[in-house]
Amino acid sequence: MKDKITIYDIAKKLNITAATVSRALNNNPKISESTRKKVLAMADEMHYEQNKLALALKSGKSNTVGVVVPFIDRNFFSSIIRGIEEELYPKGYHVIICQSQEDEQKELKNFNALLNAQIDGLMVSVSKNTKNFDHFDHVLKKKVPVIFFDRKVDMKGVSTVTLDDYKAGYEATKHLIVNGAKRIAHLSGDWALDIYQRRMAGYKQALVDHNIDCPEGYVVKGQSDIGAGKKAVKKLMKLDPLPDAIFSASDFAALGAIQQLKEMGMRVPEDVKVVGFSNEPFTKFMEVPITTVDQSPMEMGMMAAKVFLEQVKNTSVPIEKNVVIAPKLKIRKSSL
Amino acid sequence: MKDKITIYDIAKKLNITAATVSRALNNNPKISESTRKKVLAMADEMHYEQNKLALALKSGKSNTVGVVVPFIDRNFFSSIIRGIEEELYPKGYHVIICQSQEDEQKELKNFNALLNAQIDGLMVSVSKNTKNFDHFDHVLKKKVPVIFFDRKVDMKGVSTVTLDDYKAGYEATKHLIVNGAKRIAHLSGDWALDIYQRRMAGYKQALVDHNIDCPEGYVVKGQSDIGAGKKAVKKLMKLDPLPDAIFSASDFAALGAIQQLKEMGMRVPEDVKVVGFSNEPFTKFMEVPITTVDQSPMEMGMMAAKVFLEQVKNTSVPIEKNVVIAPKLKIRKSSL
DNA sequence: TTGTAGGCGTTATCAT
DNA sequence: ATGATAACGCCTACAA
Repeated sequence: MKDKITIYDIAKKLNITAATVSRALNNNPKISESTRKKVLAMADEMHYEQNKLALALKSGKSNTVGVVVPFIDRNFFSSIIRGIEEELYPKGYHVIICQSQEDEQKELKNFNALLNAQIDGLMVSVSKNTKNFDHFDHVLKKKVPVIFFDRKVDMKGVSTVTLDDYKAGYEATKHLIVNGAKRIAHLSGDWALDIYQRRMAGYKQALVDHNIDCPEGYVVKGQSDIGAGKKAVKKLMKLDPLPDAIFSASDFAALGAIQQLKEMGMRVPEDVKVVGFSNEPFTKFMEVPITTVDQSPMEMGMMAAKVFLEQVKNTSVPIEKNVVIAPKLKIRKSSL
Repeated sequence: MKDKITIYDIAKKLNITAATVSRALNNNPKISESTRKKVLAMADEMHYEQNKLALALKSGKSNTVGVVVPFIDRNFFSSIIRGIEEELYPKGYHVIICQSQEDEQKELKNFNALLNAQIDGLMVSVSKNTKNFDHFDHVLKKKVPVIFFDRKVDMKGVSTVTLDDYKAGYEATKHLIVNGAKRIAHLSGDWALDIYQRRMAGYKQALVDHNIDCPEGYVVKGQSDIGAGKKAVKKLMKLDPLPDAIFSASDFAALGAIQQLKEMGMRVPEDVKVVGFSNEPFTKFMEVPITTVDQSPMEMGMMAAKVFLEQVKNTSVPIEKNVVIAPKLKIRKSSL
C-alpha cells in the first residue's frame, strides 16, 4: 500500500486525467455527475488526502498564521493563543507558535523563519527588549498582514487588539478610593512597554480627579515578579505618610507585596488594600483572594483572529483596525 | 519592488541559471568561488528569501511537527509545548499547535488536518474521551512518527515520554506515612486515563508496604477540579474512621479539598495533611503552600522533541523509545 | 564548473 | 465535459 496517494493515482485507475479528478474533488461545475461520483468513490477507497503543501505553493496561500509571544507558558499568552486557535481552526488555518523570549534577535529570527514558511499573517505581542523595529517593516513589505495584541508598536498599516490599560489603571485606582483608600501607591512595570505607562497614567488621573495627591516615592518601578513586589513594599514602608493601598500593575508583584506586608505585620486589606493586574489563576485561590484586572485574554486572541480574517477577506483595501478591549475589575477581598 | 524574489530573479540578473544560484546558496562544492560570491551578494542585495514551501514539496519534508493537546492554556501543557518549541526551533522545525478539547472527533480532525499539512512528526497527549484509536494507526500508516507525552495509548512502533505516575503515587503516599499519617484517603481522577490508575496503584502499594489499610470509601473518584475536591471531602468526613491525610491526583481537587476542610473547621495540615499533583503555580502561593508532585513538564517536552529528532535521524530503523521521567515531590507545609 | 530538464502535487487556462 | 499543458519555487541527476 502506497502511503502517498495523488490525484494522478486516482486518474490512472479511472482512465481519466488528473485535471478531471481535481475538478471533481473541488466541486467544479464543469463536470458530469457520473464521473464526479466515480472520482469521489475512488478517492475514498484509495484514502486520498490532499497535499496542502502543493496547494499552498500553487496558490500562494499557506493557510498558516504565525504567532510570536515572549513565552508560551505564561497563562496570559497561552489563553490568547487558545483564543486565536479556536477562532482560526474552523476556517482552515493552522497556527505556528514561536517564542521571542523577550529577545529582539530571537524575535527577528522568528519573523524571518515564519516568512520563509510563507505564513498568511503574523500576530505578535512585542518583546519588551525590542528597540529596533525594522523586522516589522520587513514583514509588511512582503504584504503579510501584521496584527499586534496586547503589546504594540506604533506603525502605519497594522491592526491592533489591546486592552484599555489607561482605563484599567483608572478603574483600579478609583475602586481603591471609593473603598476608603487615601494614600495609594503604585507598583509599575518596565516602562519600555507602553502598557505600564498607560496603567500608570490611569492611576495618576484617578488620583487627580479625586483630589488625592501622590507623594514622592509612591510610584515604584520594578520587574513584574514576586521579588520586585517585596522590594517595593520594603521601600514604601519607610515613607511618611505610609500608603494604605497599593495598585500593582502585575499580579506577581502584588503577591510579593502581600507576602512582604504580612511579614512586616501588616494586614491585607485592613491595613493596606491591594489590587493586582492580569487575573492570574492564583489570585482567586489565595486565602485573601486578590482583587485584580481581568484582561479577557481568550477574547483578545479571538478578536485578533477575527481582525486577521477581515484583513485577508478585504485584500483590496488594506484596512487598519484598532480594537480596544475593556478591562474587567475582579473585586475580591484584598481591596475591601 | 517585487515582494517575492526567486532564484530565477537572481539568475536573470547575473546571466546564469537558477540551478547555479541554487548550488551557490546551498554551499554545493561544485561551483566556483567567484560565482558563489556574486550570487550571495546579489541574493543579499535583492533580499532573497527561500520559499520553504517549495523546498518542502520537493523534498517531502515540511520541517514542521504537529502538537495536539487537550487545551493549550493549561499550565502543564503550555510548559510542555515550551519545551518542545525550544528544543525543535534551533533545528529548523516549526511547531503547529492544535487542541483536541478532550474530544475524540476534534482529535481526529486535528490529525487529518496535520497530515494534510505534511507534518514530519506528531506529538500527542491523548484526549481522555478518545475510545477509538484508528486515527493513530492512520498516522503511522503514513510513516509519520508519533510520540506520546504524558497520556499515551498502547501501540507498537510509537515512542512515549511519560511520568512515572506509579512512583509518584507511591512517593506521595509514603511521604504522608513517614510524616505520621495513619489513615490516608485518595482523590482519583478519570479512570479512562491510565495516569490516574497508576497514581492510585502507587498509592495502594505504599499502603500495603507499610501495613496501612484502606477502608471502604477512602478512594474517591471524581473530576480534577475544585468542585470535585469539595464534594469528595464532604463524603470522606462522614466516614469512620476519619482520614487524617489526603493524597489527591490533582492540585485543583486538592485545593477544593482544603477549602472544604477549612469550611468544616478542620485544619491543614494539623488535622488533615494534603498532597496534590502537578505543581500548579498556585500551590506554591497559598498561605499553606500545598505539597505536590512536580512533573517537570518543560523537560518532558524537551525529551519528546529529542526522541522525535532521533526518530527522523534513524529513519532506516524505526525505533521505539519509552522515556520515563521521575516525579519530584515538592514538600510544602500542607503535608507536614 | 555550469546548463538543461524533470518532477514534487495542485490548479488554472487553454483547447478539444 | 474532458484532456493537455503550464505554472508555483526549488533541487538534482544528467549532460555538456
